[in-house]
Amino acid sequence: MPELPEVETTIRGLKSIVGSKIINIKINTSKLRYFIPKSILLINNVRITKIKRKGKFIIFYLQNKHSIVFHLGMSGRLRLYKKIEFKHNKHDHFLLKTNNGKILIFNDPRRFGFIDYGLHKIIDSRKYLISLGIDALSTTLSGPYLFFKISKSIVPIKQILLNQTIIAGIGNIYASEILFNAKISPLKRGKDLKLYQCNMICKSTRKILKKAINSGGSTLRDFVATDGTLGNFQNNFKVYDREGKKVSGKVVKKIIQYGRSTYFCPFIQK
DNA sequence: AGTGAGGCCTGAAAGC
DNA sequence: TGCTTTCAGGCCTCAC
Repeated sequence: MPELPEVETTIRGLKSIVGSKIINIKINTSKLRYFIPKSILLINNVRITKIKRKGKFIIFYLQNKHSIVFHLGMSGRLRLYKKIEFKHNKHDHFLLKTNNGKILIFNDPRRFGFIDYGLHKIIDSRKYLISLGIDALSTTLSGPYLFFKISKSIVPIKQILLNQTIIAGIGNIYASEILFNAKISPLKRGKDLKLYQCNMICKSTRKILKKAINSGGSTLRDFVATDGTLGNFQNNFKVYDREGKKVSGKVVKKIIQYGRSTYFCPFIQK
């Protein structure tokens, strides 16, 4: 589910707890993708100073010099309830109460997501964060950067876009949509791309992701914002999940690359 | 070092 | 209808 636009939508929905204090934490399932550090239960009356996104990671910065990290995996979501409206659901693995009457829930049926906790400097040095490439929405993402990074790679560009150590935030859906927008074949190897094509990819990345954020993300199976509202961007997909349908009068094709589905239009994308 | 397959999980949808 | 199979938006580990 959650790629950059869905994570960004989630973050924006968490504004109301920035500045509030965490007064209680409960773990229902300690083993997600990894075990949740037990020390997180020691948090008591600690203020959340800011909430940020890095690639697909959500980071809570706390006043006690610690951070909480959420990764939503494939099926994870963060929901924010008013205390009086909260009722427990299946797969609610983690619960966080704030002093302004909110309850934050981490719900994840497949448990591919994870939650981490530790001192800022420990978290900042986690491999999953330090290995991240330039954020897909960063103004420093540029054609020359991408060109330099992939100029020797035999990996097809679709797979390169999924590599979080090169560009952080793109997932399987938006990779297809971005390449369609850039009119570049997902099969094209990194080393065969010209600089101008890398420029196009970066431009399309910004365009598609921003548009998706403005639509509240995409809801395929189960993405919802923190307040439960659905995303809309799936209605704007040009190729994703549209095998056999037409885009600009040409048929969309589905192929499997590295075990993941890729959608594209061979007539438009070269 | 770079590449590509396999595996972690559950649930919805498709197939029989 | 109900059981079985397939597939899913992520990413790490391991063999080559």
